Amino acid sequence: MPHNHDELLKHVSADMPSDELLQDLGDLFKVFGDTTRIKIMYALYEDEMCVCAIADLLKMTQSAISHQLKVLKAANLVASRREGKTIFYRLADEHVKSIIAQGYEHITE
Amino acid sequence: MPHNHDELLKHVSADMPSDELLQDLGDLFKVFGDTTRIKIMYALYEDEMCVCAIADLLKMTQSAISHQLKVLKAANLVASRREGKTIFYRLADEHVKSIIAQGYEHITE
DNA sequence: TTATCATATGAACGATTGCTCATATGTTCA
DNA sequence: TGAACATATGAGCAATCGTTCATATGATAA
Repeated sequence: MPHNHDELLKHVSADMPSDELLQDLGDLFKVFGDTTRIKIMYALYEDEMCVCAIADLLKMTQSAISHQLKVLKAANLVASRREGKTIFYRLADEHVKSIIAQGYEHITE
Repeated sequence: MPHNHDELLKHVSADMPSDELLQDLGDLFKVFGDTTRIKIMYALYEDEMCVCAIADLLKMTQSAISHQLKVLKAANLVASRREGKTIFYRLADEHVKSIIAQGYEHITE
């Protein structure tokens, strides 16, 4: 017969966050899980930038950048302000930097 | 004529990590970007567990869990040890906890 | 050895993702 | 108002991803 771990499961599942929260957590990290978006966040590390500057920097189309900025904004990772025709994006949150920093540490060890 | 941001780009690109590192960083977060894998890592938060216990806990097939553990192991996020027929997995690294904790903070604010 | 348990793995399939292309929206200036 | 610039968006497509199913590997005990 297969081995039993009811005791363990009872204990572990008590400490497990709700499915909804775990889903949100996965969705958040999914946003970090793309090189283009990582690059955008790094570009905004020090200062705000407009969309076309980011596109120039990453040598990608304005459309591609704009789509990704929308994803980042929906996850509350970037915020924006308008100045005339131009829209400037910036990091929304100190968490962005600390999440990236933790990931950086993990891979550079 | 389109506006110019050569100065900014020169400055920002100097501070940008290499493409290879940014790729690795994206790949790492991609691993965190799935609910099943997040659940597995949470399950291992306090103690090691065998594959079938994780499958029981998440009400998923042994195969699905095994595939995901392979992904986690390839990213050096979990480690394993064998004890007879059973293989126990554990978190490989304190970074796992801190990355998840940062993400948790971001969404619960 | 043979039977059983525990885990791993390869192929296949549906779902999701990121880009491109064309076009729309919004702002400024002449 | 019309032209040019800056950005946003919807549809479509190729590529990637996570699961299932069938089966393989590995370990233990009779």
